[in-house]
Amino acid sequence: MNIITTEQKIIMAANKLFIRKGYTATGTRDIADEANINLALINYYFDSKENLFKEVVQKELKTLLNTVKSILSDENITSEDKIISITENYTNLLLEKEHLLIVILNELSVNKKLFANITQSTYRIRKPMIKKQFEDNNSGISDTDLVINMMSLIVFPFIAKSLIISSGLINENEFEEYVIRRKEKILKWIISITK
Amino acid sequence: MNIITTEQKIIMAANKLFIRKGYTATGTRDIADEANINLALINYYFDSKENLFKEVVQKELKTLLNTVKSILSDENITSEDKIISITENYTNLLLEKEHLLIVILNELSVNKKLFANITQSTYRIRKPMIKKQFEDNNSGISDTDLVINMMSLIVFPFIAKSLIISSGLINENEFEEYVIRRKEKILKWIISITK
DNA sequence: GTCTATATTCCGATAGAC
DNA sequence: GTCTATCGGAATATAGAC
Repeated sequence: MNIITTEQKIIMAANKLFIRKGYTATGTRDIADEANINLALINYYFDSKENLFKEVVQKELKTLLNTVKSILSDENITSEDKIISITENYTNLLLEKEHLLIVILNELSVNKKLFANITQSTYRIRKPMIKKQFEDNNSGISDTDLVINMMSLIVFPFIAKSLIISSGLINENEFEEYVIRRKEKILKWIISITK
Repeated sequence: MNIITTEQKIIMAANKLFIRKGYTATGTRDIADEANINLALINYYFDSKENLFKEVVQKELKTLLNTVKSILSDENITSEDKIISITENYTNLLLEKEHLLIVILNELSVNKKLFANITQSTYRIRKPMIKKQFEDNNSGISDTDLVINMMSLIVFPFIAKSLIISSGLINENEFEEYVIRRKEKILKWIISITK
């Protein structure tokens, strides 16, 4: 049996719309329509639109950060494979949910109070654990720089997609191919700045 | 004499609030209060909130893109100096206007119709013109990759500031120092991935 | 739990006096 | 050009019947 509860319907619809249009631009009526449920049920289950948004974002944010966290802290994976794995994970995720990161980051920077409870120690990356596995151990780069640079190179094209396209650097229909081909290049680039 | 017209007051207030909170979260009453003018004057001078937003963003976007464009296309600057100059410009700009890019990018991805007239050919970067000035001319990297990577490394920490801080990679009060020290590193990194 | 109907607030925009 | 007052609609949220 495959029963989807009303609560789940709301979460799924809210997730889709919040990620596509952001918090303020998404109305409770939009969510109710998308979920095919009665408007009043949103408040019945989640008390408020703000609370619903928190639940949605909290879950997505957890996934995003735990992906990096778990891969980085696994001592049985080589540094190269860590880079490959994270690149693969994020590229695929953002190809599916293009607006996910930009909406979350925007809401985080613009509406900080919404996230007072969300940004907790749960998400802390205690020790990046990546550089030390490289053969050339005493490279000039720090773990922090390494992680930030890797994430920059992976994530930026998605965040700036609209500008990249309108500036003529990449055509809209070539974008997907570009970020896919980019995956192997990123590994190469990261390795070269580490040496 | 230093007369600030009502029109200018509105533009300044709108710029500040739109960039800080985004389009939908900023109300016309907020703008009127911030500008210390009467609510009705916004429509008197700018017809609509949407039109006011367009004027504000169009100007900021032009600055952002023309900065890269003009530096890249100047044949009298070496590639290294181009990187230094763009890094310097963007880091300083984003230190002043932290939310500028994230708000524009979010609105671009979420509210595309607002930008139908804004993203024109004015912003096209016809030819990046950067790699060819490097000594090692036949490196594996394309001009497009080079520009995108440079912008990634410069801009990402600002866009993802909230996440970087809450993940514990950098402390909030160390952030400014970090991005300033990062400027020299970026040049080094870009050069190393180009060779 | 789910519905209809409505309360309440907020927003962008405008009419009309000065 | 600037003001007050208000329109018309959309938004979140809730009361109360079923």
